[in-house]
Amino acid sequence: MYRHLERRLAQHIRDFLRRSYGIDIERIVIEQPPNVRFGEYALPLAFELAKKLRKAPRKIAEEIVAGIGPIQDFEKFEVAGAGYINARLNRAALALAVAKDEEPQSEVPSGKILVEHSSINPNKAAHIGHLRNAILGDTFVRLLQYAGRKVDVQNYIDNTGVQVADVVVGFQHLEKKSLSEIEQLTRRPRFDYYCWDLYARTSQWYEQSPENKKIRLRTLHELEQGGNETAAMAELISTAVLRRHLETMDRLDIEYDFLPRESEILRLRFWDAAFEKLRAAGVLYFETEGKNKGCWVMRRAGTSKPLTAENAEPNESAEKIVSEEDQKVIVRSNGTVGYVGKDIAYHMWKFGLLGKDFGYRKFFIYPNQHQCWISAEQGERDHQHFGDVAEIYNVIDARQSEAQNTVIEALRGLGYDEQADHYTHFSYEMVALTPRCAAELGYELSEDEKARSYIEVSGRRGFGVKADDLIDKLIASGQKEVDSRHAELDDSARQKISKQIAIGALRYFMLKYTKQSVIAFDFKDALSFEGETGPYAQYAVVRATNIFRKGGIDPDAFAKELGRNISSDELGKFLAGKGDKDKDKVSDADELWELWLAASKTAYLVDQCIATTEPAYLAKHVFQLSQLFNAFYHRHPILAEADERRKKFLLATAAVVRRELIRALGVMGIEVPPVM
RNA sequence: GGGCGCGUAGCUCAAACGGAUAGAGCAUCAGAUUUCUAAUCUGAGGGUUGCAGGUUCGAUUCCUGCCGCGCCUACCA
Repeated sequence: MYRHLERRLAQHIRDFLRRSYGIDIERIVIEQPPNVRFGEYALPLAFELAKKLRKAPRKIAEEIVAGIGPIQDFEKFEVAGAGYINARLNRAALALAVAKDEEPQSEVPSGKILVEHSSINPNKAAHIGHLRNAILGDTFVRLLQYAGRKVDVQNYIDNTGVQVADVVVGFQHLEKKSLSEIEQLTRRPRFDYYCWDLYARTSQWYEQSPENKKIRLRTLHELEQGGNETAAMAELISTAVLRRHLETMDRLDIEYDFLPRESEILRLRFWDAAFEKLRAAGVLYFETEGKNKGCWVMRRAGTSKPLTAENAEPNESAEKIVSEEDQKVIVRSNGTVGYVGKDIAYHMWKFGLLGKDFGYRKFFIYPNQHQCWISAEQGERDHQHFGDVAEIYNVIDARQSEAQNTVIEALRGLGYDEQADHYTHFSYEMVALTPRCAAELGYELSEDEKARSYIEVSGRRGFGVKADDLIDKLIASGQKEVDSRHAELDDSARQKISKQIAIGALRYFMLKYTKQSVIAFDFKDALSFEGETGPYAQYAVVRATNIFRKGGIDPDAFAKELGRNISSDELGKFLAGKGDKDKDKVSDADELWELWLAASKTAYLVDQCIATTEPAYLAKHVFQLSQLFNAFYHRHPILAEADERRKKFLLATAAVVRRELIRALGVMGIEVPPVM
């Protein structure tokens, strides 16, 4: 509702300005006052107009307030400070709409969105960095779906790179395993853990002698060639590890629709199709001199444009102007294509611009019967089709932003500006370990590393916290709490609750930091169930649920019927501020109003998260709402309330907050246990 | 060297578009429960927002310079 009223206000102001001043302002800035005493919306409009109209801001604000006229569901407008215009809502009207759960639909663009996230190399266990990626990505998918968008979820699998070759080398040369022995090992419960250690050991082994490094190169060639035992091993290992990753993510309720693999991008020759177009468009050109001699190169993204309509010298060509270090090699002098090239082709496919498609094969069925597909050279006849989308979001950490920008530049170079504009690199910072955490895990640190505030994880060193280990720890620690509080419940019920709490804690933890902040991981913070955590919010809901359970009332139905139980006038009285006296003090009614107002903001927050690709706003909102509720809960013993009318009002307050908390937590992928 | 980002309380982080008194959690200290279970609540202390300028009615936010830190900058993927 809050969002809807804000739009109504903006539209009205726009019309008013045009009518009264002949001024057109496309974007009316509307802020939220720091305190409900100032009203629900604040407009710094007069400051902006002061220059144009050559009048004092305060004077303009007074004029606007005097002339603006009534707006439905708004009570009044006031001038505050040096020229703010504060808008006050009709509290009862908003409360009634919130209680009835009326949220006017906004227009939803019809195009399909592709969100790609996770993309874990299938050569070792997933770690906490991958958890951040998957949780951000999955939450963003839920945000889009909540807003009514159609979304395909993809997880890109790089199954042909050196990392996979490294594990194959480990099995062949360090472990001396045969194909069938490896096949046995893949059936073990945590095969990805086995690979984690082996990958780290193999990386060390390379350092021991140049001979070993030669083996690595030879293996990589065999892998690229295909049709041999090495390639078969790689296929076996990467597929087994991939299955493990899907299981790990499924523990967090994260699912995928399609798994495109690099092996198919290679074998179906996506690059060949892309190459022709890139060359024809002049995006790609052949370098004949210098260190990149013999390569097909592109101008590096972010470097100043050498040739544009304005500055182009007619007789000069692009390659003369781009300096060596501004070149990005796309095709090596030996004719093989690098990773960025494959990515360009892949993204042309995403937008339906390549003229080629994957084969599709069924791969994994989730316990809820959701089908996950995988790419194949020769797919099944009946299959779902992916790609051809209107917008894409790639959840990839900030370290890859240059590569991402290069892909976008390539699309622009091909003339696909529309698509380039709808290509979003959903960039986030990495998860690193605090030195204390690294020491706890038994890693040897240099003096240099000990002094830092965080240390980057490294799969190559086997340095990091594995995703499943963290989830296990969280569940165990949740279980301890649940066992001590709910001895009356049976084992399976307690286990289920422990799991919900663990996932709530983990997902909230990964979402509460803003994207650009490096998470310095520490078990103490991650395992906390108190303060600004997921369980704190879950607990607020459980408390609300308990009230209704004890009272024998269905909370959602109760909220919807509020209008029949309490008149609008009465509701207004319960929510009315004290007016002019006690201006400095927040009244009891104001505090209740704050709760209702916060509860009305779910759709508003979802929009904001999508527009800024920042799920942390929703996490903050959930925490704030929980905090307000817990204070409310403590202050008002609802079931003991003697005044029947007031009791109904307080019950409705709890019901509405509970409903919105469950909703917002759901968007974050967090379930709420029945008891805690 | 170049590109991107960061620097806010003891620690970990907030502060959308420049706005009203820079806020939370943790930790520390002091309190609260015969009640809808305290995974909770109330309160206290803790800040020259890295430094110096500039733009503005107004700067944690924008611009410039400096200091410190991280990431990227491969014919690896």
